[in-house]
Amino acid sequence: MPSPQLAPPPSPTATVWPITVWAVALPLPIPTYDFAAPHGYDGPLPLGYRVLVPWRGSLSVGIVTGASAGGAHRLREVAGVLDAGPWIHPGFLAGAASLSALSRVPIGLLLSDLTGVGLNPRYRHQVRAVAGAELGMFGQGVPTADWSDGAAYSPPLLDAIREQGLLEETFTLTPRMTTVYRARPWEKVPAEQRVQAVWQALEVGAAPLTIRQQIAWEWLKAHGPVDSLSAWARQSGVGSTVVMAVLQRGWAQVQQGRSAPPPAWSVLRGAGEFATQTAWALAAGVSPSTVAGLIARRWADSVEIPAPPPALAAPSRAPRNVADDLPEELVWRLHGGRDRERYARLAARIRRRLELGRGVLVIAPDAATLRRAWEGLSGAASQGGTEAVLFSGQLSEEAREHTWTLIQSGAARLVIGSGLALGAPLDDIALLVVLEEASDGYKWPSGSGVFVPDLAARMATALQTPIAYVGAAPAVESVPYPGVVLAAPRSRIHTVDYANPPRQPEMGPLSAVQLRQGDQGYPISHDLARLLRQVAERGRQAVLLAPRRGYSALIRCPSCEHTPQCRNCDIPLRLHQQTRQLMCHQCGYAQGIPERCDVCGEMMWSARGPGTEWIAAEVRTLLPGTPVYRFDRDQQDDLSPLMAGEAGVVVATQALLARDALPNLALIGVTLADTWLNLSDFRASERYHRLLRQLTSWHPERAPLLLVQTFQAEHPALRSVIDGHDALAFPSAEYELRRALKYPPHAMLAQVLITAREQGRASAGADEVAQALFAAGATPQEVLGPAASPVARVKGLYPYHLMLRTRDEVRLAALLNVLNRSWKARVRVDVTPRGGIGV
DNA sequence: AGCACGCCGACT
DNA sequence: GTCGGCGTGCTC
Repeated sequence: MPSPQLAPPPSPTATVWPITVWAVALPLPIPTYDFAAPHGYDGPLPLGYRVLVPWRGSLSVGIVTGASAGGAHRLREVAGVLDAGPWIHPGFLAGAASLSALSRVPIGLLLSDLTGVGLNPRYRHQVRAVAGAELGMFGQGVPTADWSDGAAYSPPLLDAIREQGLLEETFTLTPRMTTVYRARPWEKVPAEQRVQAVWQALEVGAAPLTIRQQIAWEWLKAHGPVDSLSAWARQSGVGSTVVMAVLQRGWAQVQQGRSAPPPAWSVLRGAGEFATQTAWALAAGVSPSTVAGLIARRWADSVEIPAPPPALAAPSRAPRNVADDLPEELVWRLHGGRDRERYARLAARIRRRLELGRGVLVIAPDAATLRRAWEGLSGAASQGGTEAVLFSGQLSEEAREHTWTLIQSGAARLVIGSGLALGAPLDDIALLVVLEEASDGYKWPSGSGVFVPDLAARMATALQTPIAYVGAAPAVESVPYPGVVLAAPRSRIHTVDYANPPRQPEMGPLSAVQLRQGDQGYPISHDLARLLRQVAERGRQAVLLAPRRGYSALIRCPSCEHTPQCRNCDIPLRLHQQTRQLMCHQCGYAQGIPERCDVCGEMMWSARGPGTEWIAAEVRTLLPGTPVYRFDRDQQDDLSPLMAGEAGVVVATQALLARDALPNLALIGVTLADTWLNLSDFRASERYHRLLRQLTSWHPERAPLLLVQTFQAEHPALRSVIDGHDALAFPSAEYELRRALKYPPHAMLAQVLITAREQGRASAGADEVAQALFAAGATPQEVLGPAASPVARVKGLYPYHLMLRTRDEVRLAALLNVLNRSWKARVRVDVTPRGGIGV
C-alpha cells in the first residue's frame, strides 16, 4: 500500500531515471496513488498543491500529499499543476496522514470530508501535439501542433495521446464567472425584431373616397402613421371596413417602420444589467416568461463576467486592551467564565501572535459558537495588522473560494471557522485554537468519522505549533494541560428531585392541569408550572429542553404489546403526531399509522412518551394564550418574534443551544435531565456537566433561572454547578475516576465496526476479527466484545462491534495493523468513538 | 466513491 | 431468451 510521506525517503533501490514520484490524494475513499512529476518539472515538491492527474480515462483533481518511494505497478505523469502555492496546508496533510495511518481511514476520505473548497476548480485547458509528433494514428480530429481548447476533444482520446507522451497541455485557473443580463443595443437587435408594418396616408389615391373614408384618411394624414389597422380605425372613429377601403383605393400604404421597443427592454437598458432573469422581470413588472422570450428573440444578452468578490463578514470592534497572561506551552487551555471574558483573554494572545506577522487559526464546532467567536475575536486582526476571515460550509461556494484566496495570498492571517477551515493555507501558523473541544459537533457524522480536535492535535504536533483548547468547560482529556480557569458566572439553579417527591404536593391553582407520573408531575412539575405561569404573566421568555424530538412515543398494541418496527433497522418506529406518521429515528423511514396490529389484529393503539411535541401540547394547556414554539430537527418554528423580544415558550431539543439565546430569557427548564445520563457512554456525565455549564452561560448577559428536573438531584456534575465550583472541578474529578476505570485519556479506545448484509456473515466476521486480534497477542482486557449492536440492523446492514482498549497509541496502532487484510464482512475502525462503549 | 465485470433469479 | 439485482475488484 502506498503511504504518504512528508520527506522523500532514502531510496533503497536506485532508480535508473531520476523520476520524482508524488503521492497524490484524490477526494475519494482510497489511499494516495503515485504519479510521476510532469515532464520537465524541476521545482520543489508541491506539497498541498492541487494537481490534475489521469484518472479512469479522464482528469481528476488531487492534492499532493508527499513524495513517494515509487513502487506503483503503473506510473502515469501528473497532467498539470494548478496552483502556485499550497491550496491545503501541509501541516493539515501531515495530521491527516498520521490519523489515516492509525485509523485506516483512507486519506482521500478525510480530504473529501474536510476540504471545503476548490476540489472542482474551473480552468482553461489548452492542448497541442508535441513537436514533430504525428497523431494521425489516433484518428480524425486530433490536436495539431497549434494550441487548441482541450474541451474540444473527448477525454479518452486525449488520455490515449497523453499516455503515449505525445500531448503537451497547459492548465490555467479561470476566475469564477457569473451570468448577468444586459440589453442589446438597438442596432444589434435582429433586424426583423426592429421593424414592423406601419400605415401612412398618401396625398393622392386611385379612386374617390366616401365621407367616412375621407374622415379616416384625414385622421391618418394628421396623426399617422399607425402601426395597426384596428388602431387607425378605433382612433379615427370609423369601422374596420372603412380603413380597409381607404387602403384599397390607394389613399394609404403599408411600409416597414421602426417598431416600438418592448417596455421590458427599455427597463433593462435603463438599469444597465440584472443578475437574474427574475430580478429583471420584477423590475419591469412582467412575467419571467416575457423576459425569457425577449432573450430568445435577442433583445437581451446573457453575459459571463468575473464574479464580483462576495461580501465578507464585518469584523467586530477591537476588544479592550487586555494583558496576555495565557500559558506559553505547546498545549494549553482556557475555560470557564462567560464567553465575553474568555474571548477577551484569548484575543489578547491572538493579537500578540498576529503582530509578529504570523497566522492564527480558530476552529468552532457549530454555527452559534462560530458566530460568537467571530464577535469576540475578529477585532484582534486589525490590531495585529491584518484581516480576519470567517470560513465555514455555510458560506456560498464563491465566498469560500474568495476567502481561501485571501488566506493563501497572506492578506488574511486570522482564520475563524468550522472544521473545514483546518486545511486553510495560512503561511505561518503561530497558534491553533480549538473551541469547545469536547463538543460532539466535531464528530463527522458520516464518511471518515473524524473527530476534528483529534486531527487538529495531530496537525499541531506535526507542525510543532502551540494548540489551545478554549471553552465553557474543558474536556476531561484537557485537564492535565496547563491553563487558566475563569470563575463560574453566578447562576440560579433549582432542582426538582423526582426521586424524593415532597409528601404533601401543593395543588392549588394547578389542580386543573392533569399531571402524570405521581405527585411531582411529569413532564411539568409543580415548580416548573408555577415558574412558567410567572414567565407568562410577566411577558418574559422560557425554554424547555425536551429529551427527544417529535412526539417520540412508541405505539403499542394494548392487547398483545406489539410495537411496529422499522423495516430496515429493527428498532421501534416513533410516533409523530402532527404528520400522523411513524418514523424511524435511525434511518428516516416513515409510514402511516397502521389501522390494526399486524400481529393480533387489534384496532387500538396506545401511545406515550416524552418529546417536544407532547411537552409543547402540555405547555399550551397550561398557558392558554401564550405562544408556544417548537425547535428540533423535525420542526423548527420561526423564532423571530422571540428574538424581537416577544413573550413565549420554546420547547426544544439540545439543537436550540446552537442558536443565539432568546433576548428576554427568564427560565430554562430541563424536563428530564437523566436523559443525558442514561446513555451507556463513559462520557455521559462529562457531557451533562458541559450542558449545564452551557445553559448557565448561554445568555451573554443575563442569568436566567435554571430548573433541572431529575431523578438524580445529587449527581456530582449537577452539584458541581449548583455549588459554584469552577469549570475545571468536575472534569478533574472525572479525570481521576477514569484513571481508576482505565478510560481515555488514560487509555486509547478504538471501535471496530463489522457489517454485512446477512447476520451470519456479520457475526462470523466479528469473531474472525476478534480471533485475529487474539492471535496477534491482544489480551482479553484489550478486546471488549465482539457484540451485536444494540440496534440489530441499521439501513439493512447487520452491525457488530468490538472495542479495543489499549494503554497507548503505539499499542493501538500495533493491534489495528492486524486489520490490514481483507475480510468476509466490511470492517471499519473509529479511533475516536463517541457513541458509547456499549459492550 | 464510481464503475465494470460476473453471477444468479424473474419476467418482457 | 434478456433484464437487473448486488458482490467483488480496481482505479496510479
